[in-house]
Amino acid sequence: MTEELLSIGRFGRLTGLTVKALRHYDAEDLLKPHEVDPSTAYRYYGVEQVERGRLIRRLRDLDVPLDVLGDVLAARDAGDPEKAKELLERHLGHVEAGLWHHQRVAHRLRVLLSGEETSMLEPNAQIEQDERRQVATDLFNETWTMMERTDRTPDDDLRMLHMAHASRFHWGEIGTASHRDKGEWQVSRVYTVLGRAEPALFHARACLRICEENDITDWELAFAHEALARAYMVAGERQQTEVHLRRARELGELIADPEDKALLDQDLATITV
Amino acid sequence: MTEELLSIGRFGRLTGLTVKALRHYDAEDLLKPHEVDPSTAYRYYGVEQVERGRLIRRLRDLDVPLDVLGDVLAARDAGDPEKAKELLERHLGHVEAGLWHHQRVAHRLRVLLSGEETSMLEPNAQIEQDERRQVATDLFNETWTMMERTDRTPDDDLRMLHMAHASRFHWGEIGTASHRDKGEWQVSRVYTVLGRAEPALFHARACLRICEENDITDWELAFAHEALARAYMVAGERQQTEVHLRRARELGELIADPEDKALLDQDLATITV
DNA sequence: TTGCTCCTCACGTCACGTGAGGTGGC
DNA sequence: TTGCTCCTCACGTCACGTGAGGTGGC
Repeated sequence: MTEELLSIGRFGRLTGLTVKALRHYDAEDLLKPHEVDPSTAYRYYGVEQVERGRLIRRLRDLDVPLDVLGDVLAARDAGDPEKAKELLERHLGHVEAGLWHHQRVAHRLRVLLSGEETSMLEPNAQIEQDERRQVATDLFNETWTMMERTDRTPDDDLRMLHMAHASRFHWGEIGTASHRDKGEWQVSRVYTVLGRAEPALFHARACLRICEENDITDWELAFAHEALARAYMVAGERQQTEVHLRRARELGELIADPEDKALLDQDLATITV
Repeated sequence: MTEELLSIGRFGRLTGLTVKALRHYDAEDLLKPHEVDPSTAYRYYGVEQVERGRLIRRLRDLDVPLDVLGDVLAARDAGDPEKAKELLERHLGHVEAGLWHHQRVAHRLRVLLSGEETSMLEPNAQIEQDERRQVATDLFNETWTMMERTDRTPDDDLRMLHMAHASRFHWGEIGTASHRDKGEWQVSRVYTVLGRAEPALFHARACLRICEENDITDWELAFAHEALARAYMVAGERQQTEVHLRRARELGELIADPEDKALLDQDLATITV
């Protein structure tokens, strides 16, 4: 068949993979050399393996984990590109979850550093807080953490759902209209993540109503429309999705704080009509 | 002073930290228990330590690594909140780099899955490619990888800079106007990352010129204005930043592909006037 | 007395990178 | 003959989680 054999170094240069990585893939049975010299243990690769090596590199550049990558290659070898696509789509889901997470963290860090909350960095600033507020906040954050996970079981889904409602409840007991608004928004978001259009819409509407009844405007109002757009997206109602997406964008233009605007934009960017 | 002591479990519940985490922080000298029973080795925490525990939890929720967290707490204890802020600002830089990275990866995955390039997942589809094109692409991707790193030395910066130019050069030799456009765009972006307004502006303008001369519109034109806005931001020219930001947004509305639009939105969201 | 809490190791995670110490090939 | 390439271990990474095996406290 092929007779030209490549040393590991040359093969690495041709594929863009490091020697260490190639040895690792050999050990993991992802990409075995065509031949191994029994006396020197030198690895030799065939030129026809370059294609596979480059594909591995491209997929690794896309942060595809090695086990998934192995499955993708196996599906490809078995002549089943649909299976391969499906695996990569699932991977995309993980990447998007990471994206969300980073967006949230970056936003909270910017808010923290913008000054209003820096007091917590000063010694002895934080005394005992209202316990209930703490509970509501903890549940809110924990709900977000769960939303970012991609390995939830049905039980986890159920727990997350109740947790979001619980956070909203506790905020309702002690918080302001703004807190209730944020709570409804999160509850709606949870339902969109779970693919349940009806309750997602219900709470998005509740979110909007709270804004209207309390003269809440600025970014909170924009996010109410974002929630509606997202809920309609899940419901498959393109027209309404576009209506609220547009409304959210318009309101976005009026947002005073650029950080808040950036967060809205990033969220809106994940809504596809 | 304080006499009420808390077991590790109670302390964990009050702070939202797990028992395992608390033992880890003890070992790492981040948060030592107030007292350890010498006979049972049971850890006991003081109520006044709850505040510190909660602060640690909040910062961990923001993905602050333990070593940085230790430095932040030390700065706080030393009554130097400015130092603490500075450390967190540096951390924000890392988070933003991760954010960029995920955005790119998600976008490339979506493009891959949208169908046009899925052929690579089919067996034997990819034959030997044009070597030069490969080089240009590799350099382009490698430049992005370097931009995402936050631990670059001055030598790395220099290498990254030349690499971006080299990618642009090779694409100029073989690619289309669209390739040259993307090349100029990346070169401009590199200069903004390095904080060098003059060349950033130069190449952003080159980017726009290439679009105009070749009747390139849609998302590529929008990105040319994004580059200009970013370059003006680095130059500190608010007026011009806003002008091109607005122009990029207008053009964004006309983008056909929602994926491209989302990528633009995410990029624009990181430009602050 | 029964659980429940707490303890200390030891190992696993993910994809390699970094040596150390040694040998083959042009 | 000199570098350069290649080899195989062994260890480190990051922040804990997961047992195993055992003991203290209400």
